Amino acid sequence: MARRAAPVLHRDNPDKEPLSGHVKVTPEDWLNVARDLLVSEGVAGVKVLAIGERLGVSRSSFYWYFKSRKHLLEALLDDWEARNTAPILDHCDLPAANISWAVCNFFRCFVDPDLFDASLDFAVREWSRRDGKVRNRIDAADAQRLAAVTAMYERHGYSAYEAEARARILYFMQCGYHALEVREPMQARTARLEGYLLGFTGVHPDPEAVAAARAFAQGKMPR
Amino acid sequence: MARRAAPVLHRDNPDKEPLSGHVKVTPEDWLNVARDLLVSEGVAGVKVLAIGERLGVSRSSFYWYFKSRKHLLEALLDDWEARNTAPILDHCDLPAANISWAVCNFFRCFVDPDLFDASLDFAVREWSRRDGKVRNRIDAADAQRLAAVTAMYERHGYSAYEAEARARILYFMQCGYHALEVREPMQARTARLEGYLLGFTGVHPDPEAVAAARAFAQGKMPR
DNA sequence: ATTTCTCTGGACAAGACTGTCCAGGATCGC
DNA sequence: GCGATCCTGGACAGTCTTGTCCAGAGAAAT
Repeated sequence: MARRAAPVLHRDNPDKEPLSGHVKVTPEDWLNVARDLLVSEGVAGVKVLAIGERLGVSRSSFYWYFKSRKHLLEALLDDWEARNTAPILDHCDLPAANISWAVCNFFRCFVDPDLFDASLDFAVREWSRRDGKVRNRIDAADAQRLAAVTAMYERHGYSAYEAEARARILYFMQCGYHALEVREPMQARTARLEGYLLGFTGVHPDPEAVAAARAFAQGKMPR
Repeated sequence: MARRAAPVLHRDNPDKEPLSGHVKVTPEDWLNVARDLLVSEGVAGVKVLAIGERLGVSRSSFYWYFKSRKHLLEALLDDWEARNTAPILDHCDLPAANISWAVCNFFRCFVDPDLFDASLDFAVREWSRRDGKVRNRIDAADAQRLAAVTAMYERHGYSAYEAEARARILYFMQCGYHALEVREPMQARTARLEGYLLGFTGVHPDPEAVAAARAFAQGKMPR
């Protein structure tokens, strides 16, 4: 009896469009729902049955696309890394007239959900507490991001020592904000940036920081 | 057949010493191990069987002390609230010569695990993402803590607006630090405080901030 | 010593989840 | 059309979990 080949992660023809006119799912469908569940329920909530139900598909169909739940989780981790690493590094490298605008650039990542999925980031962070491999990967990501912010401060004239301290304040504060899942309207959030910039640039009142923060809060983007 | 009364949360004589010379557990034992598991494994890891095994006791014994797993979780939440709320508020209210020392006082909570159990705090925070009731309680705790830090800045001469901004920077940064579970020796941690204080007080170099941070890093306590 | 109360262990039922096996419908290449 | 291949549904086994029931050991009360 000719049995099928061992299940693979992706179909043999991944570039092909989904087969027309019939209810079928793709590995991406499984992955997307899995990501949703990871964010909303935690890694323990990423259950094969739950995903299948939401897709309207039998549970056993899953094992055609993924070898096991463990392989799905690995794919999920790769997916996260591909999404949430680059945007922060890119925005730190953006040219800016002064440090206040540079900080605004950094903030922009965390304000725009298309640029950086904070919920996903924290779901992975939570997951990392229970899995050493995940922990290592997110540690590497944090190190990269901190290095990028530090370099940003250094480009604007801060010493290595002070650049690192301010980078940590900035990045940790932003992570803390998301860790606490502060619930406030976007307007309140951007309005607070002025205060933050004052806190960061320190010399109060700093006309440059005030101008940058007010403009940013009104939707103007740097440069 | 005379059956026992319905299981209660605590024994009828809670003030009495544990029965001598015999292996018995107390509700506190169950609670302590449950707290450990909450921190290390997350709320999903708080399993009756796992706790019982670590106590060297049968699983069914649990149901003598607690009505159900749900009741254990409620007790766990009360326990957290009793531990981690007061210390921060107290340390924010401590008298300090200047704002730098006041910030040092605040940092002291987060440096000393006896004063504030950050791991427990974040375990509860993670738990709150999946449970609305937990979420409400931790939101209230965050609001109280932020208000205390804000009041601290105001007592040292900052305007209400700037006090709130700096309080948020300070508290969020600290939470972010713990959310990322930065792994570094205590020495490196306190040594960085100087940089942080510079960042917070802003006017650089600020002799007061430098003096406070250096003294604090060397183990000297405020006042 | 006897009774009563407190607490534990073992057996049981029920439900949730993972992973396997296989029949067979749907679709594609020819 | 027709065979080969892709994909799904249903049944099954095995494991882990919570919660119940009850016999009975051990300490305390009398």
